[in-house]
Amino acid sequence: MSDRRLQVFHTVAKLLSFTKAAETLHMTQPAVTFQVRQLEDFFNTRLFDRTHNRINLTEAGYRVFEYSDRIFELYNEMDNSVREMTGDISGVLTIGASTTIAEYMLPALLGDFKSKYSEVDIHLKVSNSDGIVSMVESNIIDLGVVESPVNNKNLMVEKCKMDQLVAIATPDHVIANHDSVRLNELLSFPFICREEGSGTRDVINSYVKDLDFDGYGLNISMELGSPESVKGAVEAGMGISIISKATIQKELRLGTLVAVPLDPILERPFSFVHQKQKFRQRVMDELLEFARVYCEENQPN
Amino acid sequence: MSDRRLQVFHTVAKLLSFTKAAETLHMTQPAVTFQVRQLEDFFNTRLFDRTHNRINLTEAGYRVFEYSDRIFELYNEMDNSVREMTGDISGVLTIGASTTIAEYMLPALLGDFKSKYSEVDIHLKVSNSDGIVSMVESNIIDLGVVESPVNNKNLMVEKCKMDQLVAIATPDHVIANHDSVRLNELLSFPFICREEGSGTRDVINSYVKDLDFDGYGLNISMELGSPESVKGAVEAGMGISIISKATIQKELRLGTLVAVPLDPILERPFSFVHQKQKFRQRVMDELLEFARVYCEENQPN
DNA sequence: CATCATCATAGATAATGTTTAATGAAAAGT
DNA sequence: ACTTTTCATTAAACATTATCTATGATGATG
Repeated sequence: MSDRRLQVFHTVAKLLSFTKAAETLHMTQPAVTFQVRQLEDFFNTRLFDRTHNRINLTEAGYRVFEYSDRIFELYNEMDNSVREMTGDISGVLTIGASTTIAEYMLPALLGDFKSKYSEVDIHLKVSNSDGIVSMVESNIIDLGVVESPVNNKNLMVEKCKMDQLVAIATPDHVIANHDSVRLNELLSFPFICREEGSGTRDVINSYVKDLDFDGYGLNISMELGSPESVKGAVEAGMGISIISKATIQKELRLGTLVAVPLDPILERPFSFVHQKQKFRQRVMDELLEFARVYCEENQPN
Repeated sequence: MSDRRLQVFHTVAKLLSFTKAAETLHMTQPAVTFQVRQLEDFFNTRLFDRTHNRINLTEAGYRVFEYSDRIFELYNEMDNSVREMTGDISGVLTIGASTTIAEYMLPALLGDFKSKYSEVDIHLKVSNSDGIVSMVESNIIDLGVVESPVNNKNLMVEKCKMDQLVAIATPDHVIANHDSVRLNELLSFPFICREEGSGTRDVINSYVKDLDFDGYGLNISMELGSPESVKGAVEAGMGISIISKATIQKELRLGTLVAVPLDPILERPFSFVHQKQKFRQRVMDELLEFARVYCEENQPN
C-alpha cells in the first residue's frame, strides 16, 4: 500500500538509479521518471541531482528520503498491528534464493506453506548468494535463503539445517545397502561431481580436507555442470557421487538411486537472511517459524 | 499528498459518516465507499461497523485510525521541513470566514498576500462563526477568521484588530467634517442599522450600553438586512449609521460617504483560529504573519 | 407502514499511471 | 576526435484506477 510517488522515489533514492529502481519495481523507467517528477513538482524542488551521469540526492531529497523511511516504517507497523489483531495471514512475500535451494528445497517447503496459508502470495527470485544478500540489504526481497555463511552485521541471519549431503549410487551398487558409508570406502569408485567453484563441490572438498586423508583424494572421473546431470550420470551407472539429499527425492521414490548417509554426517546449513528491523511482515515471521518446524521434521533421517 | 485511501478513511473515521466525508473531500459518496473498501480489502477486514444506521470504527479500524494520524503527522512534518529548507512558499490553504469578513476584509488581504506569494492557492469557505470553528476543529479548513470571541481550548486563537466601526454619513452632513464624533452627537439624527441579531448590531448595542446613556438610545429609523443596503440608505441621505470601516472603502474613495471615527474608538477584533498542532503548513504561518503586519499598517487611522 | 437518511452497487466517464518509441546528453571505449 | 554505450527525459498511445450518475437496499423515525 502507501503512496506510490514516495515509494518510487524511495527506491530510486536507495539504489541511486532510475533504471535499477524501475527493474526492482517491475515497471519501465519512464514511469519512474514520471513519479519522481510528480514528487518534485509537489515539493517544488529537485530531489535528485542529475548533473553527472550518476544521480545524487539533493539536500531536500535526502530529507524526503529520511522521512519516507519513517513513514514506511509506520505503514509497516500499522499493517502488522492490524493483521496481528485480526489474525490475518495474507500478503505478498518476496523471497530470493540461490539456484540449488530455489530448485530443490523451496518448492516443497513453499508448497506446504501455501497450502496452509492460501492467501499468501510468494514471489521467488533466483540469483547467486551474493546477489541474494545484497537484494535483502536493499529491501528488494523480504527474505533470502542461501547456502554459504553470511557475514553482514546489518542483517539478521538464521541458520537452519535442512540439507544433508549423502552418497548416491544405483540400487545394485556395492554400497547401496550400507547403513552409512565412510569416505575411504568411496575412494575406490569412480566419482562424479560438480565443477570446481560450485557450492556443493566446495563443501565436499573441505569435508575431505577436514578428515585429513593422507594424500589420497576422491577418484574423480567426471565433472558436471548441474545437479541434474550428476544424477543422470550416477543413474546411468557411471559412478557414485555425493549430493544434497533434497535434490534426489524423486529418484529415491522411483528407486533409480539409493542414498547412503556419510559417516560422519555431512550437513550443510542454510541461512535465512533478512533485515533486522523491528517490524517485519507478519507473513514472514510465519514463514520463518514454518521453516524451523519443517527443518526439525525433515531432519534426522 | 499522501495515500488517498488512508486519507479518505481517516476523514470518514473522524466524521463517522461516509456522506459527510464525501462532502468534506469534495467527492461523491460512492467514491468514498470505494476507497474505504479498497482499504478494507487490503487489510482483509472490516474497518467500519455498518450494522446500525450509524457507522462505528471496528477495533481494527480504530487502530488504523490511530496509525493514520501518526502517518499524516509525519507527512506534514516532511512537507514543512522540505519547504522550510528550500524557502518555498506554495501550496493550498483552505480558509473559512464569516460573511462580513469574507466579503469585506479578506479580499484585500488575500489579494495582497497572493500578489506576494503567487504560488499559493487559497480556497475560501463562507459560513457563520460556529460553522467556521467546527470546520477548523475537524480539519476541514486550515484557518478560520471570525468576529466573535472563540472559546475552545483545543484550538489556537489569535486576535487581530483589523476592524474599526465608524459613523458614516453623506459628505454634506453636519457631522461630515468632524474629526471624531461622540455618541450623544449622533442621537438626534435618524439612524439606520442592521437587524437585531447581526454581529454589527450586537457590537453597537453593547457600545451604547457600555457608555451608559441615561435612558436615551439611538434614534433608529430603519433596520436593514445587509451592509450593502445600509450603505445605500445612508448614501441616499436617509440618515447616518455605524458600520465596519472595511465595508466602505469603495464609497470613501468615490466620495459618496464620509467616515467619522467614534469617540471613544469602537474596535472589533477578529479572531484567527487554527489547530494547535506543532506542525502546521508553512504557508499558514506565512499568512498569519502577513495578517499581523497588515493589521498594524491598516490600524491607526 | 411510509418516509427519510445513509451506505452499497453497477455502468459510464474522467483522471492517473504506464508503456512504447524516439531524443538528448554525458561517459567510456576506440 | 569519434563512435558506442548508458541513462534519463519527452511525447503519444494505452491501461488502470478513481470518480460520478443513477439506482437499490436497509435501518431509523414518525
